[in-house]
Amino acid sequence: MGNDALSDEQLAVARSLERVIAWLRDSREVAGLSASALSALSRLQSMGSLRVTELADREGLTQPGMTTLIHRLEEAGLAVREPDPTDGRAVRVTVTAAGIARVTAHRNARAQLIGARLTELTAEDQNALRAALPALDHFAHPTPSLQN
Amino acid sequence: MGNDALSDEQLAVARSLERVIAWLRDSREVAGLSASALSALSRLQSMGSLRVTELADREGLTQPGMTTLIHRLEEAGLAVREPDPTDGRAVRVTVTAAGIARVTAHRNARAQLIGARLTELTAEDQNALRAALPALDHFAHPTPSLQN
DNA sequence: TATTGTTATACTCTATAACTATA
DNA sequence: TATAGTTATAGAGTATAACAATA
Repeated sequence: MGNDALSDEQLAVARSLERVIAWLRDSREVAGLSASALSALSRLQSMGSLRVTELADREGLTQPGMTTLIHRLEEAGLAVREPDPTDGRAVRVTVTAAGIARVTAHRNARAQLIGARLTELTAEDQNALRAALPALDHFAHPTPSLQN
Repeated sequence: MGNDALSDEQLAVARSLERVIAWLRDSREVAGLSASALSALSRLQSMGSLRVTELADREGLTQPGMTTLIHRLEEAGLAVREPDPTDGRAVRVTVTAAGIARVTAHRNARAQLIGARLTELTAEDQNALRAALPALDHFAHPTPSLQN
């Protein structure tokens, strides 16, 4: 609780990350996928089919919110809903081939954007960035034990 | 154009940044400021008062979109509108003391969040991250010549 | 009765189109 | 007529509350 003092380093890292985010925000719609659609499709791709509630929990959406998102994905042909054979109440959601293609396109578009910037960096800065990737990854994976 | 091949490094950097963004997204509402409100207020703070169109252009919003955003900021007491003395059609927007305080609170809240993660890093990773800040900053400032 | 999912409804954010007032 | 800004309206995205179907 009482940890109020902020070091210059903390502020510098915070500012840097904020700026990078603001920049990447402009490339959000590169492949016509909203942030939540991209995230949900990516998860379905890596984890296979999931039930609506499972997906909602992992994506940090409510059940109705996820129902709506899935509806949009279905309309766009990026995901499909199927009844769960083991539980008459449940619905399993699966990403389609078109969905996988879209996610891949989006990732590549962003990587292109980032790649273009990378080539502008000095070799020294490129090395520094590479060396910092584990540190950056730590921000996304709070505690090194739990993942999903 | 033909630059289609993506190196492993580009993909790794892209993935890392995506993950950090997803993580920071959860801290968006820390001080009750939307991303665009935070951005607009920050700009007003650093550049002084601006006209609606200037602010809209710089923030990448349409004029009506900016009018609406300013209206919300005004209702919250974070910004004020005043007629431009030199042009009867124009309106100048200025951030209030409360607005500056809110932006500061938001920044500090995020820095706290980031600071907490920083303390979990090894000294080695902390050094690596510090060394990579110039490289990260480059992503936000495309060409080292133009800024705003 | 508890769980799974949907529908109904509302709120935030932002866009396009149409309008008003000043230059 | 051109420019600055607003109002009117619509759509995306997501929430809470109320409901239906199955366990």
